[in-house]
Amino acid sequence: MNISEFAKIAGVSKSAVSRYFNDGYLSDDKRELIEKAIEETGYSPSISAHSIKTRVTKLVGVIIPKLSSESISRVVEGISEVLNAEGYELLLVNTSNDSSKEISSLELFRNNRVDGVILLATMFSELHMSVLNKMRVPVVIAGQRLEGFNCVCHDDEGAAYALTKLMLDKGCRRPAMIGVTREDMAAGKARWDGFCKAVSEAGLEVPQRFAEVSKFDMESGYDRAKRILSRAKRPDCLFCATDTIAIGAMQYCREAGIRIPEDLMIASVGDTKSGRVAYTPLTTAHLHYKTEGSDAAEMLLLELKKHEPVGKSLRLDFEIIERDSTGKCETV
Amino acid sequence: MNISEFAKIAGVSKSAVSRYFNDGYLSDDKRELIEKAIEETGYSPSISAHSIKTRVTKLVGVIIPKLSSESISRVVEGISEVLNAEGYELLLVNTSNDSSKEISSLELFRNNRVDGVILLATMFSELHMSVLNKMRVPVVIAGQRLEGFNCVCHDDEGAAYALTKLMLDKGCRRPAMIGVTREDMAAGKARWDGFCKAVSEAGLEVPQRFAEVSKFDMESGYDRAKRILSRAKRPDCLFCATDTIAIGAMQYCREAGIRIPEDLMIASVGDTKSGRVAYTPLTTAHLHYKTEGSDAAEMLLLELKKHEPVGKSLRLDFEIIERDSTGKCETV
DNA sequence: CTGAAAGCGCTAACAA
DNA sequence: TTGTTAGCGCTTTCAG
Repeated sequence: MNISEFAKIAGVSKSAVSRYFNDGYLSDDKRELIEKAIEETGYSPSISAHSIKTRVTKLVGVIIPKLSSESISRVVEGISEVLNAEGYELLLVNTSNDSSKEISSLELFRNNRVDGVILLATMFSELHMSVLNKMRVPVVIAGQRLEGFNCVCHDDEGAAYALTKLMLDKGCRRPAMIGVTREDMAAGKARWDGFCKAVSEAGLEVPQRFAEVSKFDMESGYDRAKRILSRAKRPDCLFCATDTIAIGAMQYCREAGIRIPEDLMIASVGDTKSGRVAYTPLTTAHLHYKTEGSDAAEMLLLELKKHEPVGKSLRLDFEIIERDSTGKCETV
Repeated sequence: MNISEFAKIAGVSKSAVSRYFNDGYLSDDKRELIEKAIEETGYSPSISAHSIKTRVTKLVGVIIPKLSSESISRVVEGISEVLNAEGYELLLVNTSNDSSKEISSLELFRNNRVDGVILLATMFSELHMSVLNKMRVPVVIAGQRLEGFNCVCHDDEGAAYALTKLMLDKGCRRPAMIGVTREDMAAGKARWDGFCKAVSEAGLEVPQRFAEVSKFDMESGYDRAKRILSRAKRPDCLFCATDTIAIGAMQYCREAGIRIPEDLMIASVGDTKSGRVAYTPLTTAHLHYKTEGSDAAEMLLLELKKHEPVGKSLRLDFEIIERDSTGKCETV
């Protein structure tokens, strides 16, 4: 059923119907007539036809690297809550960590598919920059900082610093770290930087073999922990870039008979459910993922409404949560 | 830029451009001309305008009860993989367990917003049925069985039965269960049924106080476990409807000094990450969530292509995974 | 194989 | 306030 047909049924003109669904420049009688006809027919206007005229789709593209991640789910949850409240729907693209799909989605979104984009990126290449600069719809970047773009991110360096310092303050003297690739500026570089800062402030150094680069999964965490911990001279504390990596490392420790926190303290960033219920509950930095999502959405909304670039960068706080993996009381 | 403008730049007619992006009834020279012009201008046709004529949106609505759930993420991942490969995008709606939002999303999708819908439902009301019957686009229901609709679900009863039987076969004689509301036919009713079947086959009975209904979160699992376990006469095994509930229950046991599996065996359904790395690794039934998603997507694709209702119901298998929470060897 | 022209369902001047 | 009308960007006959 289209608007003409429906207008006929309702006994009003097309324009009246259009006005009913839009500005509402309408007398009460017509309004009633239309409402009654909607009840009967279940008519609802075609969004495509609407978009073609008004150029708004009421769709926001959300690009994520993967779905089955506690943190990412929370971010999307935050986005969805804010955007839905304003009548926007989410066009969700899961790139499965495939950078080229990230690019192609951005290109797809560039023109007319969506009103705006929220990009949960991991790494930025030249290509990213070039595509991002060509976008004709507003974009907000979440989880990473990128000069010149709207973004909301976490204090990754601060969290890593605080966690490392916490262990050093408890008397640890042989710190080790399992991080992720520095190409990821947030979970990678910033967390390495925070760790290094705490270590050098304590007047310590980290031997090459105490610094491993891992992937984002448990298995990789297990493997890197094995490399670091199976040698003669072991570290006395281990900072991991993510909870998942730390859980993998703890699995190794359990098998190898390394006691946590007695033989080795462990801390990491993320505050995931697994970390809370793990064999040894994990000391971690809680990042406000849901807030990341809702803030990003609000930023986008601002651009969408005011039509003036916001161009600001938001940095979210973190909270250190001490659990058994770093010892409950001051040791040594 | 629109098609006319672009056609002029390319030096061909509108129709040629249209054909290029569609059937491709086109000579090679024109094709080349158009390709070159695309390179230069980055032109891509408006999807809205396309939809208005062809009535296809290349969008599939995916309705989920919540996002931050390991199982649901995996389902959506499966959906996304299959659908993206066929050029469809996901319009994701998170209802936050709000049944009315489920209904309103279905209504939104009913007419023209999407080409098809995948519904990850939890409970079905009269209203659901009425809206579902009015849908004009194909619908697939995932995770639940609903007579007369395409669905793909799990063998919830079988999994619950197998898990319970496993514990009883190991000598347990006082079984207890923490389930969820029976209004949820899959995670609720079916799992209760499976549990009861195993229990009665063993010639046992379950006292009222050994059967608790919980919500879907850890806290609730903790609380229900406390109710069951803090009395004098305790059960010797506990079946939980979900891993999350079981984890909550294990937390209580840990605090209360109840040893698992020595004092109490625990098993549950889901095979989540937390269960694998928990204080006591959890015996569980692995459900093929990702397959659920991809199968649902393939079912939808079939309807979308053939335009003939599939109307079948798929039931997925499960796998029992024995871990420490039920003892590694045969006890008693 | 090609282009002109008539719509798809809707919105927004415009004149009433 | 209202209805008429000319498009929005695209597809798809139809006649060449």
